[in-house]
Amino acid sequence: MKETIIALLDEALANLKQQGVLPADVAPTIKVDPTKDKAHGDYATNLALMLAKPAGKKPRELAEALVAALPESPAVRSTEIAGPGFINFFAATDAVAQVVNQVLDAGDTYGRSLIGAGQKVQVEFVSANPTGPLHVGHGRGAAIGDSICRLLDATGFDVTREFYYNDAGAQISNLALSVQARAKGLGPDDPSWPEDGYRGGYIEDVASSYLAGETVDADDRHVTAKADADDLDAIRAFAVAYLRREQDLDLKAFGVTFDVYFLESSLYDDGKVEDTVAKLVEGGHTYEEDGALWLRTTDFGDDKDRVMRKRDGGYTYFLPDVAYHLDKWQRGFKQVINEQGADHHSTVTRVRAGLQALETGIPQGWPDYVLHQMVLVTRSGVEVKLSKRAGSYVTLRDLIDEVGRDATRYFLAARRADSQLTFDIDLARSQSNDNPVYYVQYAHARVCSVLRRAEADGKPFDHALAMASLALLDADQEKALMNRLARFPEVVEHAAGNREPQQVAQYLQDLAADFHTCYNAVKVMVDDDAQRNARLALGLATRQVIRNGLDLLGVSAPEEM
RNA sequence: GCGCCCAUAGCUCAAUCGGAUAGAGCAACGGCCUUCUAAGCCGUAGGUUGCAGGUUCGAGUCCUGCUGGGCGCGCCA
Repeated sequence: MKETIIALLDEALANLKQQGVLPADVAPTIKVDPTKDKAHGDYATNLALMLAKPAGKKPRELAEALVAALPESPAVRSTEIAGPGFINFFAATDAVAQVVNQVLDAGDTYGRSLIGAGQKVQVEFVSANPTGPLHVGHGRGAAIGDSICRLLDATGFDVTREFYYNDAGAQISNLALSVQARAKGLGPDDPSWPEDGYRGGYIEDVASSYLAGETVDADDRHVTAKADADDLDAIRAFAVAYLRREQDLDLKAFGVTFDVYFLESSLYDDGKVEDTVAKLVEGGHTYEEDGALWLRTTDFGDDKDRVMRKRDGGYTYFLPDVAYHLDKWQRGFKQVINEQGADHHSTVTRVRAGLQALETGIPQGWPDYVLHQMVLVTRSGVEVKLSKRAGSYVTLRDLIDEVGRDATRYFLAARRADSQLTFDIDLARSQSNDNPVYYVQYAHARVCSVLRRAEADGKPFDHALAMASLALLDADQEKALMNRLARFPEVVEHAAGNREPQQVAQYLQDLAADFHTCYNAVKVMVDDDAQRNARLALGLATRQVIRNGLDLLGVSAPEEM
């Protein structure tokens, strides 16, 4: 429908240019939007407003000329000029109703597009180090990152999901020491407990599992415990695998998977860290001071220079980060999106500066970042900090166990990443109309229920009759619902382009509202076969779009509540 | 002090590339179940979009300056 109107306007423009009303060199991008107010018709364009200046005409005058130059079309019932010079389009009912046909025809692919043209894009998210269970912040990253991947996939990109972690640094040594201490029967309050050791109760689980000689299978590694409390290397390897497996289980319970697990240690093993240092030194962007090697990141927009190699000869985390991103670039990812917590935002400038200093033709703003703000969890209006198992924070597992996967994902993905999020456990687990995820799921279940009724009444859906009867869908509520269905592909495209999954959630709320309104206003199971089947078709189309939309958020679409 | 992010109804949040009278849900009030799931619908009320300027046909949206909040400012990650 929208495309039809754009095409009509395009012709009108050409006509006016030919008549000399418009200069031949104007080539505006024609913007047609669904209206917010149905008094303004179904679609509207601001074209006359945009062209008023180059044409040297008053907007309303130009709008009249445009309307006069508009070719006839069966899809458009009428047009009007309104406000400062908007042109409103009232669509013919059967033209609007064609969307039902389109949705049913496309099925699971309705809303998908080929905009990405198969371009490779990599999304790095979660990237938690294996030193403990995933917490709510990781959950937000997982929900947003995974949904972005689904959106990119739906818009035709070739998506690689990547998880980066450190399995060899100081944090991991600390982990190994903590497990070892537990294996030797020490507790966090013992005087000989390692300084800055991990105090959480899960360390004890790792230790007992190690001592029992268990085997753990994570997605990317398999280790059998040596059960020797003196072998720190064996403990380290086991602990990393153990916690990786825990994280995998958390992510699996959350419906999130990865294609690549990338180890920071591999950057050292493959000489990529050294290569990066060499390149930076060669480029003349480094200097030595106080026994350390510095990168002049201030040449590339950073507010102070950064140490690359410490006085003790080790590298700061910043260097492998640069090496890692160089590796991403060399793997051919022209588009990379890093989803991280905003508490790490200082790395953005730093990593980009490091990449610029390499002078390998990496664009200035590469890679993209999506940073999510902190998550505060409340129960009964009070902030929740303690967890039985971890002793220090709310784990993702706790949350999924308590409120369920669907509500957890929905809550974490339904708000803009850059707004601070309060996760209200009471609200998320309430099985009531307070809870937005149920509102959407209920709409889906309701359609299913009507279809079950149709079957039970011996009046199953007749596709051919329905398609021939779509013009009967002429109630205001039905038109509103169909116009909403027609917007879905655009919503997906926009949400993908802006990396904003919450737009899908918002759309689903609106769609569900339109459906519920329709459901209450228009009875589906009427005696008239044509009428009934047209309405069943609209229900089926709605169900399909809800399903497709929820899938983009990783939320299930239940057949009954 | 410096940098990044945020500020929209009592509460939680939307608002497509800058478009018309800023929208939902919750909470409040009044209606709707002998009819397909009332986890629903209809209606009422609720706003100087933090403040002050600027840009233009038009600003919640862009620019400048304030105020308030979050995060960061390590030879930690």
